[in-house]
Amino acid sequence: MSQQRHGSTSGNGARAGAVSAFPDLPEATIARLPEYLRALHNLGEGGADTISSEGLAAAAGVNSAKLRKDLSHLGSYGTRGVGYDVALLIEQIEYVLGLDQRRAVCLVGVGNLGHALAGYDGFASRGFKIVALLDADPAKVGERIHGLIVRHIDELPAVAVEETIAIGVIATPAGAAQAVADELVTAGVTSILNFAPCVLSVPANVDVRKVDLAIELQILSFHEHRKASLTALPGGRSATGAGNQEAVGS
Amino acid sequence: MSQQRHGSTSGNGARAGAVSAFPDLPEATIARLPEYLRALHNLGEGGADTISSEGLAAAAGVNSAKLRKDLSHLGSYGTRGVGYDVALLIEQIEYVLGLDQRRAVCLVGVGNLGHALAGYDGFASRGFKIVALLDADPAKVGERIHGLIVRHIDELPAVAVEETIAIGVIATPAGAAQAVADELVTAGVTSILNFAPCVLSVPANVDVRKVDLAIELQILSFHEHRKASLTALPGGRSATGAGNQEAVGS
DNA sequence: TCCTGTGAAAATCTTCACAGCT
DNA sequence: AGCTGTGAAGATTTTCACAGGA
Repeated sequence: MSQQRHGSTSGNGARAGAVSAFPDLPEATIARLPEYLRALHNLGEGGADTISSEGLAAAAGVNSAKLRKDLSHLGSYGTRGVGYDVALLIEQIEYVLGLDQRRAVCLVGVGNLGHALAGYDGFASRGFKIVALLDADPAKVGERIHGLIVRHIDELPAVAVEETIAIGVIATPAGAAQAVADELVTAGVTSILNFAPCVLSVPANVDVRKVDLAIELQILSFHEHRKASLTALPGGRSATGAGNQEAVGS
Repeated sequence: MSQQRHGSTSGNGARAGAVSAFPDLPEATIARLPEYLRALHNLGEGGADTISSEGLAAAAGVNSAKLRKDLSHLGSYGTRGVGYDVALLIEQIEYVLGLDQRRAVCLVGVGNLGHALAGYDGFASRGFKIVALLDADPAKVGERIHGLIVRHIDELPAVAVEETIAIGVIATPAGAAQAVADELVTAGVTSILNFAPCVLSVPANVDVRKVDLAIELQILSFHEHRKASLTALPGGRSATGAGNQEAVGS
């Protein structure tokens, strides 16, 4: 939600002769494309060649009007009366998301959470490769985790030269996160995924996304609190349906 | 973002004599309250008694108008000319989020990620206590992780009786997630945090939030892709400022 | 007939700008 | 003078509902 993209995005759009006619997608749409992509992969593995907006929307957990509007921003890849070609749509979304090239990820902070992220299958299986693990703790440097040797954070510039780092992941304690972010920026990294519970300040051309696990619990806590206060009111609120899903993403 | 809250929220608001005059907060505001709370705790530890909207906004990474509007929904807890009383505001936000009561969390799936979540400090330090670890794999049952013994998923109903589970966390592979969700719902859990990359279907009175780590990377990948296509255009886009932060949350 | 693509309406969220309290 | 609280304007997102192609 909170998104302060300033500068950068400015000119482009319908600029004549723009190098790649890059679609100017709404942020909300971008955040949903990965979900559509996952649903499409599932459907494709299930043997479907085409899928209606209704069917894909159900698989992705959104309503069909939203899905059609989202996809319409990519261009017309559906066939009226039939639906979308699964393989073609996968290709289009992967192109837009830049997943046609494998992106190198560098993970800083090999503590509790970092350790788990280093071994998380979901990254590799969806086009991301963790190419370096870094930590400031000398006791951790040299440790082998899921096939990678942990290196000292001071080697970040060297790592950045060896590999073209597309994304830096920060899984350090909050106190260290800003310093790590600064080093990543200096090393030329322009996309950061921050798991530390703090606000990072970075130059305007750097994108930061934040995942704070405790915040997610607190939001659920609010809804628990609200529901508890509602059940004190008349009317048994059981209800049926597909449920209240809220996906994370800005 | 995608939020299909239906039913439940319906009547309340200004209803005369409602049991708890529960504030009808915008979803976007709720998602930011935890961030304000974290910033307030930091400021409080730093010795501040009061803080201006400008100062708190900076600490939370939002602009001050948004912050004031958000807080105004809670009521008037600021003093014009002075700012907000840090301790009072903490108390108010914690009350609204339902954090004045410690909430029990049950974690299902003690694999790579679940293991890390079980030991994540950020939960305990912010009012959540993991009271049970469950897994379907007999090889994992009995294992001791961060002071808790892993129990078999079939014991979920028993666990739910022993402890009042406020929130269930699913950290299983995608294939198992729906079955686990069904069991949580049957056991009476009405809030679920889902780390499995799949859509869950649950009754309308159950809230689900989803965190998909790969999706976060894919969104960053999009922005990398976009930036790469923009640098092919004229104009060195360095710029300065506080950066492009996008926090996760619906 | 079925289903996409899309204007237009509705809902939600953000930002502005200033009245009014301390 | 300084800072909150808030109407009103603006931007974004969602939903509706239907024209029109397959």
